[in-house]
Amino acid sequence: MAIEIKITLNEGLYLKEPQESALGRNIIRHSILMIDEFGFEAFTFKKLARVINSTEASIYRYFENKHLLLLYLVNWYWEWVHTLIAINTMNISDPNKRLKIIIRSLVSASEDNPGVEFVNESILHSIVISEGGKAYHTKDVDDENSKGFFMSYKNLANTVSKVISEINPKFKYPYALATNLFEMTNNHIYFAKHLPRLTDISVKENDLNEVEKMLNYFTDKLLK
Amino acid sequence: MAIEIKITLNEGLYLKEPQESALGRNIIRHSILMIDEFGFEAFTFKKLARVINSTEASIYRYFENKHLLLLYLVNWYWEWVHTLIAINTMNISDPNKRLKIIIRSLVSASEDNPGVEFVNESILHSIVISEGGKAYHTKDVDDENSKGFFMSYKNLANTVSKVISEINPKFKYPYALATNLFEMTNNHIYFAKHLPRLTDISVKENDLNEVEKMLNYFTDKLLK
DNA sequence: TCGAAAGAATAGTAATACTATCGAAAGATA
DNA sequence: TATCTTTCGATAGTATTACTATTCTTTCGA
Repeated sequence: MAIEIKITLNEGLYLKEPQESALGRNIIRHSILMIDEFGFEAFTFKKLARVINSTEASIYRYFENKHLLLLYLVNWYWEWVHTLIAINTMNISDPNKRLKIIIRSLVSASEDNPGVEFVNESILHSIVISEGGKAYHTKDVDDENSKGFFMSYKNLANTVSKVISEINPKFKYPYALATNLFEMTNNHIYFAKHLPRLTDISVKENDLNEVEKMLNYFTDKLLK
Repeated sequence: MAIEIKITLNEGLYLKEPQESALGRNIIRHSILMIDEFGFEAFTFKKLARVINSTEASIYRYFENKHLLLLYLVNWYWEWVHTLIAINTMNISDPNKRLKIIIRSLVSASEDNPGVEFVNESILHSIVISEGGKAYHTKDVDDENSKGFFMSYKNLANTVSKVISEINPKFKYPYALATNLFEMTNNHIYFAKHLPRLTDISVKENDLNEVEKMLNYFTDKLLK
């Protein structure tokens, strides 16, 4: 039984649905690879066009600018994690177990999970770790927020906060704990790799076990 | 008794010490105001030059590029917070009390505290909240880290982690908790303002009391 | 087979992120 | 007082970025 994943994103993020054409899928596939390789600031539509044997103008038919493309990718990521969490917690009634599965999904969603052919989820996670914050740290946050460009992230926060409240209905900060789990996951993977003195954990050869343990330790203590 | 604060920063961050000339201080003063007003991406040396009645080339004599200027400002901020914490916890032996003072300093360092004439610490905090992450989310992290460009932040993390370990020597994640306090502070101030569904607290008229309460609640639970 | 849409090719523009050179002025030194 | 040096303003120039616009060919669906 193969599970088909179809990701649906806010229509304002793109000018033309990239999933529905070979060029569009190529834009997604290679923008992920290139942003990961060169970083978001060095990434340009012109360079991407060269790599996929197309033109700058053609890419502009799909995305208004590179910021919206990043937003598209980041939303994709959170939407995908949300879908996986939904699948993996489907038949589990114990909220404690569900939160553990959520944490595992946040840390290593890309391992052994069904994905989409033209998206390398593991590299996409790298991008979200390194560049994700730039998606919402912009002068246009309020405007973009009103258009629903952060919905995927907010929906996931909502889902996770409900599980938290189920575990401990008296806990006063379910949303803060949820978003903190997201931010902490990605921050500490980044710290372990680049700024190890900012964390206590280490990540050897992409073994994210220590991150997962730390997040479980934090939530257990907080929700007791 | 007036307290004189002198901030010393890594020399690699600038080409010429900006604190020592009127032009240099003008660059600092107005870059803070302009980055806050227009955001980091829209901020350019050309625009800054126009505002301070100088030239692009003159600004380039002080800073290699705008990224290093941001790094300078962010380091300044953490160095300044560190100094305040050192002053305010000086005669306090109880580590629990010291951590509370640290949290208060993180949340509202700029209130009622001595500062530097040409730096608006409150606006500088705004910049660190909105743009701070961009300082270390760059393709050159490793290189910049090796030059000590993140020292101010790491030193503060070190100081705070020691207080945490003093409170509970068995707590396994003192560094992670320290950095988490920093990140959480700034994230949730930002969320409350721009993405309220990502947090449980609210910030009315710059009253950051709820942020402080939340951070105290989290640390208390974690260190018990 | 006709029409519409997709996209390749090309051109062009304003702004950005610099680099380089020159000369005036101001401050320190002898 | 002469001079030496550092500072900085003025000006110019370049490669790249972030777009926009137009035209022409191909393809695909009705």
